[in-house]
Amino acid sequence: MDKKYTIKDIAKMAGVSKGTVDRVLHNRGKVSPTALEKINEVLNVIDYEPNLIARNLKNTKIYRICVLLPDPEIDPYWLPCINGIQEAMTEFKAYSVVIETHFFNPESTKSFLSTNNNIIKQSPDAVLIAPLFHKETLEIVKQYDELGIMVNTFNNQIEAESIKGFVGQDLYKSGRVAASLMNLILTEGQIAIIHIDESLKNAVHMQEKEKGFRNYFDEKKIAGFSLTTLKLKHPNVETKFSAFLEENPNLKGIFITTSKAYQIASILSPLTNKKIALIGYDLVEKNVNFLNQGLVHFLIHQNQKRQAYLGVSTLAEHFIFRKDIPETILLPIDIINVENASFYVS
Amino acid sequence: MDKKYTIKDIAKMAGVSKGTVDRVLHNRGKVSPTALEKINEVLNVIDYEPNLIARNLKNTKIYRICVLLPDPEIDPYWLPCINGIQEAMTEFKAYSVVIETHFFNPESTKSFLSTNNNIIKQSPDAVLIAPLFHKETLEIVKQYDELGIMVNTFNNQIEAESIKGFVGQDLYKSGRVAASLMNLILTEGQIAIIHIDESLKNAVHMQEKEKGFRNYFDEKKIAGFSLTTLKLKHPNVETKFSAFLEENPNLKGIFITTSKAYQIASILSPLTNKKIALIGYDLVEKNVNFLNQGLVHFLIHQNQKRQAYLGVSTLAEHFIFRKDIPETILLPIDIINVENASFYVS
DNA sequence: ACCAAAAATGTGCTCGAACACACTATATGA
DNA sequence: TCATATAGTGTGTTCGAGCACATTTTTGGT
Repeated sequence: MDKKYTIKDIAKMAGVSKGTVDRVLHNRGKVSPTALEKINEVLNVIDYEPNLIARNLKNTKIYRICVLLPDPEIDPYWLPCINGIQEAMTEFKAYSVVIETHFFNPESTKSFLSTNNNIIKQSPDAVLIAPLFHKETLEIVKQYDELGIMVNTFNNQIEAESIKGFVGQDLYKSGRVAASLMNLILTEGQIAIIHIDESLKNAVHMQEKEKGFRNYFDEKKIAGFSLTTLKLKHPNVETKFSAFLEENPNLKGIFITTSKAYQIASILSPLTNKKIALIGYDLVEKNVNFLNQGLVHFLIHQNQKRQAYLGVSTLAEHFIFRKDIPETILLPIDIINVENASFYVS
Repeated sequence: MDKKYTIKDIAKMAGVSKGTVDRVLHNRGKVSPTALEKINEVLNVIDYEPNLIARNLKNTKIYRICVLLPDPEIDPYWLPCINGIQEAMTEFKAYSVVIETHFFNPESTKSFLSTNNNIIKQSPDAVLIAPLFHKETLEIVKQYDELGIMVNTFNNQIEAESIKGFVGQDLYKSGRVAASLMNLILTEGQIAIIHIDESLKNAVHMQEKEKGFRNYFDEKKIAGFSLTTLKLKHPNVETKFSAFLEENPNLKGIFITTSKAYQIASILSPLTNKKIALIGYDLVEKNVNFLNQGLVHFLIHQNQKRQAYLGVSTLAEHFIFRKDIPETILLPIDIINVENASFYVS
């Protein structure tokens, strides 16, 4: 009995017109108690689900969703997001949803703010932002809120009242996953946690990963490990890291909290006498190359493509199908080694 | 310029009526060369995409998709499939697509065939089958072909002309993934490859995994490993495995090619003096329990939920949106340990 | 009891594709 | 030359929700 009931069916059953049924369904008022009761009686018996196709056919409003994304030309980490957004675009192009991507320079808060101003000029119905800069994000989120523009975030979690949803990963747990893998490769020795980031913009991001990583070893109470944290900034990565290597000749493992593992791997590459376990993040091309060469042992996949896809698709489905936007979507922490990498590169 | 053109727009531009445009778009004939040319001229200039919503609104045909699934009560391996199918059902209920699931006893070819007959009686437009039995599958696929019913498969790959699509995993590669993980836990020693399966129904399935597993060690040319294959059948699993353990006191690792790793784990559980690396398949509850206890080291996720979801959704989208059904969809081989398991259990 | 205002209800059109059907031209044969 | 095919066109209806607007009924005040 999964017959599809229409408003007309309900009207006939309740002995009223479809207009009245419509008013009841949408609480538009102007309905007598008698009619209300009759219609409710019918609604209680049958299981009415409005036909979403018909609803959207009439809808002439075009929903505009803007995505605020760091320029993938500057940081290729964001490249897969383009594919995810593209996928959402083709999926929703049948409906009246327009998705626009705006790039900003991930090293410049100014660029972040000015690109946001451009977006506001487009007066979108919703935005999906990669909130790299904490303070600035709070500012613009406030602005969007005042303009009644819905805000969804991904990649970074930022606490703000008016942010409707977040798509990302549990970074603390992903640090633990990295640690568990490291603990599998090594049974003891010195491990370095390296943060490589040109501008230290997403410091919280990396700290969460470090916390999780350290917590794993603390919890296990394994004696033989010692953990050291190292922060490297462009353009001193190579010199500082080489110095660190000399000072710590017994280094056994490295955990890189950003997608820049390839920078470390390329320095270690010529040092064939050293055997250092390397665990990093993200399937950017250079990382995968070193994974295939055996220099990088594991990569943790942050699934940016799907993050971006879900970020916009939840918004689109909110407008089209009136679905709720999930407050938090935590994607799985995919463990990648040389054997299964090919299935994840998009 | 992403203006949405309608048939009416085209008609106006070509100076004909929408009926004529419609005949051109659908090659229904009865169009003069003059009109054809005028319309084609317009079609070449603009980028017409029919509005899928409007198209589906009119479509009164109800598409029926039947899923042939092993009874999850008999083998809980299939339980997540129900969720995947459910997900597809809610996604497509707005459109006129009906999805029905039919269970068969995975230990009985008779049940497989008779359930198929029940499905044929429903005269569906397409079926998604888990083709556990090779010979029988070929038979019924032929039957479906003659009846013009589209066939999609998942879980097992079976070669047949008239099978439209397959969703699954590269089992050979998944064996390699398991081996790479085993090679990380162990540096040498004896490893057992165990096939546990009540009826040996999906022998090919397990052999592919074994091949990949062995190939990894062969390729690496690591001297210190010796691999043994063991086939266990209900109800002799415990006795035969215990005997095997006694005969092979130096066993260091076990790779279980089915979702029954928990059976081995529960036997090893009381033997606290033994330290054996365990790698198995699938996040069934009992496996995850042993993963959390530390007795199972890795599980490989076969993602049945998504397999089933994609199996039906590609069919549904074929009918609704006229999308092509991908010949093969290979899902990623997810590596699961105790740290990231919680993100995968559905 | 009557009228105006307000409340309640019903009707009809729209969205775009698809297709049935009605209609107009042109051609063919008697 | 007229009737009748037939090729070529255009018109109109349908799908279901949503909403504007027309219409009917009720209410309240004189």
